[in-house]
Amino acid sequence: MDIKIIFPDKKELAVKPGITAGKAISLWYNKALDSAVAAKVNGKPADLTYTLNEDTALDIIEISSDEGLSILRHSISHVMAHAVQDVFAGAKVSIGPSIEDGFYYDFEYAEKFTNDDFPKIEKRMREIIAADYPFIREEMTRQKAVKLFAGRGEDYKVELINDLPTDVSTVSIYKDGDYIDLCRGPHIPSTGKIKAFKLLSVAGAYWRGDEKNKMLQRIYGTGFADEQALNDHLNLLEEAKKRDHRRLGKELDLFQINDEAGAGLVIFHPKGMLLRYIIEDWERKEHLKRGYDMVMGPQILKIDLWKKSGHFEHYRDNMYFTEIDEQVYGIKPMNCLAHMLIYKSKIRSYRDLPLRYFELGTVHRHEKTGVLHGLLRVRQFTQDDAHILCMPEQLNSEIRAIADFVNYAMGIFGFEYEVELSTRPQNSIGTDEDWALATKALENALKDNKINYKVNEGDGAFYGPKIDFKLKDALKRKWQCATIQCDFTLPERFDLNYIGVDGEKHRPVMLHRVILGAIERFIGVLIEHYAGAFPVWLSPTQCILLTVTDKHINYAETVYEKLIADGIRCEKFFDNEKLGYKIRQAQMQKIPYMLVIGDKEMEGQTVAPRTRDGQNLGAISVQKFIALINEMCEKKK
RNA sequence: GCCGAUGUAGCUCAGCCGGCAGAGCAACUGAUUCGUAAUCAGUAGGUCGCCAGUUCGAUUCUGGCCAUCGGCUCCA
Repeated sequence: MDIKIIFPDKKELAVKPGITAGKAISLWYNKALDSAVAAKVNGKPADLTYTLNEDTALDIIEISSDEGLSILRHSISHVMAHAVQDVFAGAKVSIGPSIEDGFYYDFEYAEKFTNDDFPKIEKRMREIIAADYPFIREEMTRQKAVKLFAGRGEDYKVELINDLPTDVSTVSIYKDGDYIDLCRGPHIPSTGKIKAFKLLSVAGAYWRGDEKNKMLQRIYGTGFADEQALNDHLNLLEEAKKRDHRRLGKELDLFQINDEAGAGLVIFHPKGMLLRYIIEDWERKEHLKRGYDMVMGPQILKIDLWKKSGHFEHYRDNMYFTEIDEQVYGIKPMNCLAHMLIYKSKIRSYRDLPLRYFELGTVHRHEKTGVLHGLLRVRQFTQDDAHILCMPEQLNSEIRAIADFVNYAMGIFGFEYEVELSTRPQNSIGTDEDWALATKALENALKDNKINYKVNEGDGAFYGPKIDFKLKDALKRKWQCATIQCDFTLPERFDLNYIGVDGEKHRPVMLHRVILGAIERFIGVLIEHYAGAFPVWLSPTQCILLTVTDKHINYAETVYEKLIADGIRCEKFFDNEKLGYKIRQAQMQKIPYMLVIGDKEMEGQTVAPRTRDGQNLGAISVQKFIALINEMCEKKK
C-alpha cells in the first residue's frame, strides 16, 4: 500500500512507506536539493532522514530561511562542543542553542577558555566538518539515556533528563562521529554541510540562568550558509563598533564617564549638554501642548515617606541614603513621591481630573557594577517622568493619549519599537484585585487601540503592571525607553482622593509614564541610531565656517556674528591649514554644513555650503542659509 | 554581584626572559597663504590604574582594591 505525501503546492505523491523525508523532497523537486537542511513533517521540523510511514503533509526547510539557518547554527554548536571535548578532555557539556545572530554552548571545565583557544577549537571543527559525519538520531528510554550520559560523565545532561516532566518516557540523542548529545533536533544531514562559521567570544554564564548556580563557560559563535554571508555579518559587527556611543561620545566630545568622579555617573561636555538641552526643550513644549503641568520635587526625601510608599521595603537595595542632623533621607530613585504630595496639597474635585504632573526628574539608583554600560546603564539619570492622576473611567483615554505621544516621539527620531505588557512580579505590593484591574486596564487600552503587543509574565514594577515600548539600536539590542505603569497602590498608601459627582470621596488611579525614558540612555541610543551624524535640528554644531586663507577671516567673522545672532549653532575654523584639511576635520566631526569662505564668497557677500555627504550647494546669501537651517529645525530634519 | 579579559602620553596602541619609557594622531612653535577628506619641519608631553609585597632593582612577578570591555543575573 502506497502512502500519500502532500506538498505545500498541493502536489501529491504516492510512495512506498519507509521513504525518508529527504528522498520524498527530492522527488518533489525532481532533483537532490543541496539547499535543504531539514524537513517539516505535518508542520513539525524533522531530519531529512526521518522515515515516512503514513500519509504526510511534507515541506522543505531551506538554509535560506530563518528556521533553516537556526538549524544549521544549532548543528554547528554540536560540532563546536564535539571539538571542545576533543581538544579539552574532561570538558562537560550543558546546553548549546542557536540564538539571534549565531549560537553558543556552555561548558564546565577546570581550565579557563580564552580567545587564544579559538584557533585550536576551530581547527578541530574543520576536521570534523571535513570528515562529513552524518548526524544520527536515536530515540531511547530516559532510563537508558541517563545511564548513557552518566557513563560519559555528563552530569548536566543527566540533570536535564531527570528534570523532564514525568510523562516524557523517551528522549532523543544525536551522534556525529564519536560525539553524543542529548537533543530534540532536527539537525542538518551531516557535518560536511557546514560551510562558514566563526567563534566570537567567551563569557561566563550561570547554569540555567540562575545566579545561585555554578558559573559555566560560554563560547559564542556564528555560522552562515556561505562565506559571503559570514563576512557580511562580520563587517556589520565592525560597522556597529564604529557607531558605539561610547566611542562616538569621545570622538565628538559629547560626554565622559570618569573613574575619579565615579562609575555610572555621566559628565556632559558642552556639545553633549547642548544636545541634551535641545531634546529637553522640545519635550517640555510637547508636554505643555498635551495638557501636562511642569513640577519639580527635591532630590532627597525623609525615609519615612519611602517607607510609606513601599520603596524602602521593595527597592532599598537600589537606593542611596544619607543622614543629616540625625535624620535619614533617601535619595530619590523615582519621582513619584513629591508628585503625590502635590496632589494632596488640596482637596481635588472630579472636575480637576485628570491631573498630569510632568518632571524632568533626576534619580539615583545603585546598579550592580557589572551592569554599567556607557550611557545605556548608569547610576544617575534623568527621566522625562509624569504621573497622571485620574478617575478609573479616564484610564483608557489617558493610556491611549500616552501611546499616541510615544508613537509621535518615536516618529520624530525615526525609531522602530515593539510593545510588551508586563504582569505582576514576585516581589510586589497591592491586592490581587487591584493588580487584575490594573492589568486589565492596560490590556484593554492596547486592544482598543489595536496595538500589537507581547506579554511578559512577572516583569512588572513592584507597584503595578506596565506597558513597555522597546526600541532597537544599531547592535540590534532592544532598549526599554517609554513605559506606562498602572498603579492603584500608591494612591491608596497616600490616601489620595477626589470629590466625585455624588459629593463623596473617591480614590483616583495613577499612571506612571516616561516617553524617552532616561535622557542619558535615550541620547546613547540616539548616538548609535544616527551614527553620530545628528539631523540639523539636533546637531550641537549645525555648521562650521572654513576659511580658505587668512585674508578671509575678517569677512568670516561678520558671517559668524550674523549666524549666531539668529540662533544658528555655528563654529569657527580659521586655522592656518589647507581647505582640504579643514573639510576632513569637519567631516569627522559629522557637522551637517561646512561653509567655505574664500575670495568668491567675500566678493559676493555669500557663503558656499557643503553638506557632510559631500554635496556642494553653491554660493548663497547668509540670509538664505539661515532660512534653510530654520526650516530644517522646524521640520525636525 | 558573578565569570573571563584589559588598564602605558589628550586619543589609538607597541614595549620579549625584571635593568634609564616608544610610535602615529592631537597639542605647541616656526615656515607655508593654499578652493572641497590629512602641507612641511621642529618642540613639549608619562605616578606605566591605585595600594602593598618579593627583589640590589618592578611598567614587567605576586596579592588586594578601583575602573573598563565581553557576557550572566538584574534594570530606565
